[in-house]
Amino acid sequence: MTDSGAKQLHNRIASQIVERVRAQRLQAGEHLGEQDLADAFRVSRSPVRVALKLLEHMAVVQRRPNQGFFLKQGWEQLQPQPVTAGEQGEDELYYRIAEDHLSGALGLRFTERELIRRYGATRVRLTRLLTQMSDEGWLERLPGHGWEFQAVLTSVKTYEQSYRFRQLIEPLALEEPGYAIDQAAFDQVRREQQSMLDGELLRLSKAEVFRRGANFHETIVAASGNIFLIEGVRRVNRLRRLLEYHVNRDRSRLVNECRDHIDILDMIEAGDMVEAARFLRRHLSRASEAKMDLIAD
Amino acid sequence: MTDSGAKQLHNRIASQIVERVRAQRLQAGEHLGEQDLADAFRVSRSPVRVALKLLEHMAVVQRRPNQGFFLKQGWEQLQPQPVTAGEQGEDELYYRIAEDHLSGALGLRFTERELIRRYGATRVRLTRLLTQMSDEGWLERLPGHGWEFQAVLTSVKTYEQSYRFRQLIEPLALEEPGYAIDQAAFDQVRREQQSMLDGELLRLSKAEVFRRGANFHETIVAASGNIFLIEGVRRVNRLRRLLEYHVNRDRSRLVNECRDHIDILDMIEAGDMVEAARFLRRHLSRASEAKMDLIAD
DNA sequence: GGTTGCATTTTGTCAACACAAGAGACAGAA
DNA sequence: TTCTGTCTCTTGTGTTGACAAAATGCAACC
Repeated sequence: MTDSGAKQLHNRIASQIVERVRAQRLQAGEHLGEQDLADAFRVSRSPVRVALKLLEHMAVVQRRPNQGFFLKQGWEQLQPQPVTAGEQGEDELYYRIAEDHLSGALGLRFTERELIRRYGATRVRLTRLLTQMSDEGWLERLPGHGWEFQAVLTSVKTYEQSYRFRQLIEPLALEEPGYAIDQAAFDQVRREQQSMLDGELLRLSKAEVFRRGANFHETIVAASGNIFLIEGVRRVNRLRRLLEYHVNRDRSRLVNECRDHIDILDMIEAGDMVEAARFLRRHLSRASEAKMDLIAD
Repeated sequence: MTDSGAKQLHNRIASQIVERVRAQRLQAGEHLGEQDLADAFRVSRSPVRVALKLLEHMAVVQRRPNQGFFLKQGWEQLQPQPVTAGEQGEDELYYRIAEDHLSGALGLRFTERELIRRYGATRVRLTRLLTQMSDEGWLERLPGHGWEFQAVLTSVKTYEQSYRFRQLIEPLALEEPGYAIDQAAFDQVRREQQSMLDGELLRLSKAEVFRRGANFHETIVAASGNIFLIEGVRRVNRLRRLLEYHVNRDRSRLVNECRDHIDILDMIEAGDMVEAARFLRRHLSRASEAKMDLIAD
């Protein structure tokens, strides 16, 4: 199965090159060294070379014989690239399987063969996905043949617990000694939240709204520097994304959440961690109650 | 590659049958229904049947034509089975790879092919292991070919963070509302710890000592009922097992740890959760300091 | 009716091969 | 030198067929 594009390595690299040019604010005419790029993206020169040829075709770079590629357009003329980089490693099929389980289309037990037939996926890809899912705890390999969904995804209890967990963990992260802000990341998060307040909220897809919310929480926890705290929050969010996929949230409530988020950013950047932690606790508990109402329907 | 035994499904089932007979205290002469067992172990009748034939060979059960298998020995005459059940799903190769990385035998970057050649492992098995490892965060798939170890396993920082994480999480778990003891599990843990105090400590393998320690912590957290807390602790312990594999601990210190553990069990069972949480914090902080000294060498 | 005994179907793993594509080596131009 | 251009070697994935073993269906028996 030849993938449409996003999954081809050189396509991803091409996007990354553009992104890099923008990040480094490179002017038209500057030289793009193959080995430089290869090192930056941790690949060999081969895929970089293909990517550059691609960009030449798009008139972004120009080739000079025996001198390599040079920027034809300055960084300001380049389109920001869609977030393929963040999406990287996430498989669409992952969500499709979860979806089909939640909607009842996929029974409690199933065999790999069944999935291969149903989704037309290949064995290796499935093996990877399934082990990942079982590692995340919502799928289990049976001793003999087949797999079985755990009750995790469907039970309200899990949902409550996920909020409880965040309520315990996240404020603690804020109060960790050595808490150090990554200003660039914080600025990015602030922009994302503010733009939603400014009306973009209604235009964005459910998935994007969720991503931004999760990103906020992951970023403020990440500043604690403790990899286990970060991983814990990430893990919960991945599961939460599946759980909330079917819940249609009241968008006006979301406005309040965004305000909370920005307030919390303010407190953290002002260095008032105790207050930020307290506020975060309240924020999470309010959010939790709101969601429980929705699920109770 | 025909495995020696532990990995064959029917062998595992045979062990599980014995375990079940002991757990249910079945007398000699009792009937063992195939479907019953199959349901209990979530497999079909086929492997159960093979397992029973195996047990017949070992004179544990007796077959009566057209009536199935009957216990020949009462539960008290049966040997407790080695913990193949707990070991289930863990791959020896997993630890071997970690070991080889820590000892420097395996470079920072490597290809799957390299591992196949080096360990004589099969592709599927490796794929599963590698995705698991990358899920656990200490290995990363490169965009092109190959894999790369993260700095997680080697850095002292990770080690500190793992203790910090436990110090935050575990006491909180004890104070969760709805904390409910699984008495059987607690009794088991208590036996494990007490027997080490009674001198068994010197005879046990490093791996078993670690397992018991980890089991203690996971069990008391498990009683909180929150799956995210439990998973968090489990995850840290898996990593910690790798990190501590190379540290030779002072066994006399371990005696103190065992005493602490038993004290904590006492407090919890007495319902004094606040005191238990406080003591647990101190316990973890002491243990952390002790280990840091060792690593500093 | 429910269970065993047996036969049949299905599944998952492994080995082998083909192929696209990434990694690495080397000569030659700047 | 240092980097490009080109070439070869290696890697990873997809596919197929074989085989052991797990799942399943059915007749026979208690």
